[in-house]
Amino acid sequence: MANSSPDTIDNISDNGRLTPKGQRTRLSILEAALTLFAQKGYQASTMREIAQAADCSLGLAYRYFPSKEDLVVALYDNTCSELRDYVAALPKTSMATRYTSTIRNAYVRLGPYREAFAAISSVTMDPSSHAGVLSDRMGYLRRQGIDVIRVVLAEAKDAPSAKDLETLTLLGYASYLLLLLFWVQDRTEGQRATDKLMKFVEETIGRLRPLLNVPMLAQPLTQLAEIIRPVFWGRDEACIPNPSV
Amino acid sequence: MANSSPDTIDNISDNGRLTPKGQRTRLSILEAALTLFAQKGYQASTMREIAQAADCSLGLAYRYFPSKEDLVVALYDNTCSELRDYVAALPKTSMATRYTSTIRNAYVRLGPYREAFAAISSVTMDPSSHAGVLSDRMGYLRRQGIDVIRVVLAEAKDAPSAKDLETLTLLGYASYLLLLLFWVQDRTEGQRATDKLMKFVEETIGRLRPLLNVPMLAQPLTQLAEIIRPVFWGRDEACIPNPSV
DNA sequence: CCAATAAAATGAACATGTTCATATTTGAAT
DNA sequence: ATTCAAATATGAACATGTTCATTTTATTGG
Repeated sequence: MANSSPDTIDNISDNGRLTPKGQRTRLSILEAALTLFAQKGYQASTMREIAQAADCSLGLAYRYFPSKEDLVVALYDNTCSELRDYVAALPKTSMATRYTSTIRNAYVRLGPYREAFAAISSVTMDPSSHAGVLSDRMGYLRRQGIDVIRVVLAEAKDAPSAKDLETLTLLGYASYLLLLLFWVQDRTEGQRATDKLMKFVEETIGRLRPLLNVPMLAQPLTQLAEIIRPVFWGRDEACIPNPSV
Repeated sequence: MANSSPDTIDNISDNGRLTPKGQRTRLSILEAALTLFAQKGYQASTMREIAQAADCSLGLAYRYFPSKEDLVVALYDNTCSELRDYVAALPKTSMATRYTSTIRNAYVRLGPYREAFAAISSVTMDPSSHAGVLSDRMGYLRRQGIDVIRVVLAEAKDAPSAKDLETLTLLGYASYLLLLLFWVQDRTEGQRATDKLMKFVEETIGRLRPLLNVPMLAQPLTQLAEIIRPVFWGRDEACIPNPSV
């Protein structure tokens, strides 16, 4: 009874106390789930099917993924990590180009799971779900995503001042979420509307960049960022990871 | 067995073949549900509880509301109708004031059911769900919402030209959805962030309105509207109710 | 090698959204 | 009033996410 180790696995930190065998099993369940999600959508895929496809029992699936939603969280998590690597190798061109390239890359990676992702974008948008993008539990994912955007902007050849950087990073992250939402909703052939939108965004950022020095434009941006910031960060979390900047 | 009438009620059109008694029952179920949602949230309220509170059987609840989600769709529907009335009586002030007043009014109406609304905002964002805002089945709700926004803008004392009106209507409706999304996600005390955002929006619209005549601002807006329009309308639906324009 | 302890794995049981065959009530026509 | 069809109402049964007591397998200390 007196057990020092938890009886449920915290899937947030994969590193945890997972035997190699355990990790293998966990992965096979995740892969089975993503395949099924891509094939028949999130709702239509039952946990029993997933377990069967992963060749394990129903209960075991729940050992590694405390809920169905957590499978989605894992997909999110993977994509985030991959994006970080992509961004690290990104040429130091303009903010506009770096930003849109990064998002386009996310589209490509998530492409095969677009339908699955669409099916779960619902979960992602549910604030009462512990898997919602803005939920406390997903703080680490937000932080990761925001960090990616910050690097995208900070390493550009036309990077803004340190002060503007934090403003643009938050707005850039919010826009990133919205662009994902748009992509998911875009039922035009080959998501052509999203393509056009990305071109528009790239052009617009390029045009607006020089105007950042005009206070009449820069100030409202800062203001907007400060308004939406508390919604992205719980009150206990630091707004800026590096207070030194 | 050979039954010419459908065996499920299309809750979309309340008017339908519903006896006065049926309408009363439907209403009592809806009221019980909304009360429970407001009291203990959407998830925590079971259909059995709702039926019990409405003093009817479980099966009957499903006769009038094919799914739990449809209870919230009904809430959304009601709010839309009420908004239309509200807008009809709105003083002919500026676009900025009329627009933000309308949305603030929606917040007030939905306030008691914020959590319930949050719980289905997910569904609302799910393109694979037949209850998604952008799904074909909800076309009538989109049209209704867009019509409301059009009236808000068209009846303002600083109403734009007919051509700009369609652009601004679509952008205004899209923004309306986003502002609802923000409100739902806003966990600050009393949704203070949303309050601030609305002030910001009102001010910004007011500032930008005179610049509508500057092509360099107006043209990108039109461009943006045309990019997102196909995502809001299925290919079979008319983009503009009045093709004469 | 053997116990003992922890990890991995199982499947039955439960809660709740949903469906359906059936029963009851209502209303109108004869 | 009787009858019949349609509307209204019922609750048992089903599907699926989730939990849990239990069993099996792996690992470690002696």
